Amino acid sequence: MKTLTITYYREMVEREERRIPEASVARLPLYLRCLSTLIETEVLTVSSVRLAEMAGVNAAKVRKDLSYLGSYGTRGVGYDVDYLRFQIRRELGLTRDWPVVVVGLGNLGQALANYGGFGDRGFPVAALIDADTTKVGTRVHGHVIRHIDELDEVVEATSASIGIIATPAPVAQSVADRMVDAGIRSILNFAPVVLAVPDDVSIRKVDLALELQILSFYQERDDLSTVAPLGEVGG
Amino acid sequence: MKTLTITYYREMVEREERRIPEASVARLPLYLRCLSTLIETEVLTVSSVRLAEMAGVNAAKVRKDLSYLGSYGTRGVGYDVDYLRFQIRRELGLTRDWPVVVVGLGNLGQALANYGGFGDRGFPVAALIDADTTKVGTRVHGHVIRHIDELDEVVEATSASIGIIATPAPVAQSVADRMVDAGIRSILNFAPVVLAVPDDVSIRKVDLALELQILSFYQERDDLSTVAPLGEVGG
DNA sequence: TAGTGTGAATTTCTTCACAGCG
DNA sequence: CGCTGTGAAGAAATTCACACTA
Repeated sequence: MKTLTITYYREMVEREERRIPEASVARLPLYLRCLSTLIETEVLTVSSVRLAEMAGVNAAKVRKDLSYLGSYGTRGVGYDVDYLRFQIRRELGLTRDWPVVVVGLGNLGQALANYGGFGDRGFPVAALIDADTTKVGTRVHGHVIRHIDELDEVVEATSASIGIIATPAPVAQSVADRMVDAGIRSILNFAPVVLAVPDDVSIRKVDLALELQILSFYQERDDLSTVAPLGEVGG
Repeated sequence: MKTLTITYYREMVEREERRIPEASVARLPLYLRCLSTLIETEVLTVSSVRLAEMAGVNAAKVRKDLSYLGSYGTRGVGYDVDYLRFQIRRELGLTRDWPVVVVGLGNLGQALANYGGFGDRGFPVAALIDADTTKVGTRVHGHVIRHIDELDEVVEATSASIGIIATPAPVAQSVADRMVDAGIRSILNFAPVVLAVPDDVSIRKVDLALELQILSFYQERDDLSTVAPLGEVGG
């Protein structure tokens, strides 16, 4: 009884009224990109059907997703591109910058550091970090590589809240642990390992081999049905 | 009437009986990696609970996922690590190699080409391709960079069926079109654009900015609830 | 007895379909 | 009239819970 009451109360308090489903959150950045494209082409207004085409999804999904943000469309017209873009940016927390710390400057880490696309989009590289003392002190894309033991100070000094792990797999967990200790609350993990972190830390992973293996599954399946074709069923 | 009959027939023929849900397919590579880890540590048998811990998912989910492959576990014991690994590899089509063509050798493309992890896991780099004539002819990780106009011959000669797009966004769609024309059926896209391809071509995308923006959403949300804390509800 | 395999319940996500508004 | 916003239906994914068995 008591538990039920408490649970219900918490649900109300923790703005459960405005909780955006995870699947929708994951699509907001996609819409955002489409809106930016529209702005470049000086389109002022967009319908859910058009936006859906651009994003490669269903129009009903677009409307449902956007409805979680509020009623920002105009019936009979569509959405004001500029205004909608602002609202999505606000919802995603993109009205401020989120400095990023990159740990691990092998091939991938260096590529990430050199890739300008982050800074533009509100994720400036705050620091580069490696454990290899021969790399520490050298520069990549204008940033001096710092040693992993300096992680705490670096995070503190730069107010970084997002960490990118681009290390070899065997050290990724220990890097994650250090990041969490240093106060990082969001991690983007490129190492092919499952990281264990506290509940209040968000993790997203990018795993290239995993993606290729998924492609392999569907490719193989299609190959098999092509080699032994079904022919016309209704023939 | 006729339509219903045909539909039902096709469902039976196209091994609809054994269709593995997309969400499960996407987790198989994860289990595979865990099994490989277990093999390295010479563990012979694993329970769904243990595997779930390693993969960071629910144990019931592991059992359900694996049950789609068949009944490869032993009640009261668990799964034979080696055998299960083989079955997953077979299901994913990993008993053969899938040569990969990388198009676009900027920072990211070069990092991918230099990353050894692909070849090991059954995805050898078959060819590197770029449009920049100053790059064509140079070598990256032992491979000579070929020109995009040679894509058809290269795909034919190497039997590549998977293409990786690591080009700037503006040319990604035209590269995808060329890949499809050349016979590529699976594409891993790193460019931040939504690609349009025929239904029989599989696409997976990796979008760094998008991942960071998703992290930003949850970070912001948590920041807000920390700044204005709720306090103990049951207090 | 420990742990799989799986129907059934539950939750989450997607899509439909249409009332209602500009 | 055209298009949004949204209940309701439907589909997919997850989780529960337990019969069953090596």
